[in-house]
Amino acid sequence: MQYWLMKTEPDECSIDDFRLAPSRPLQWDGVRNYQARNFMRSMEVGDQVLLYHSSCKNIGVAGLIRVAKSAYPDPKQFDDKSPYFDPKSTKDKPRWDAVDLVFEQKFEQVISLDKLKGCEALVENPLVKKGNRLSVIPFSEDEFQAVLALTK
DNA sequence: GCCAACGTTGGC
DNA sequence: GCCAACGTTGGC
Repeated sequence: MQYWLMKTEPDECSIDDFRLAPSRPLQWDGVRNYQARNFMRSMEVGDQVLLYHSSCKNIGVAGLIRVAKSAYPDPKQFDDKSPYFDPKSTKDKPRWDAVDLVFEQKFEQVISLDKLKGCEALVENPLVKKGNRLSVIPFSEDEFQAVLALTK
């Protein structure tokens, strides 16, 4: 079992999109950063994922989702109508991967970035470091549990 | 809307 | 391989 945090702009995909389709996994595509992609490739079914809302009114961790399907080639890289189209990607050698994620839990309140920054267990985590742009971040179990504890 | 920080691209 | 230019991320 591994733990992760994934960022999303809630206008694009929010915890409510997952909550409103409780048993239907959603495809997480469009990741176009190699480090984030490599983390996605190491995800396993059942891994727990903290869902972080960025660039919005209420920034922070909004809920919990779970890996329902491990990495497979992101279909959008082949779709020349998609903003995520990558002309350099081929079916033989796809560059980018997607995973499927499914709803687990929506927190009663978003765990604010201020709270996360104040959390001792997270001081070394890239999430709270200035200038961090990584959209898929591995969490240790301790870090994960520390975030869950902030919901109480 | 601003802008610092970062990753990627491409010329050399 | 270097590095300037550029585009994007993301908090404020």
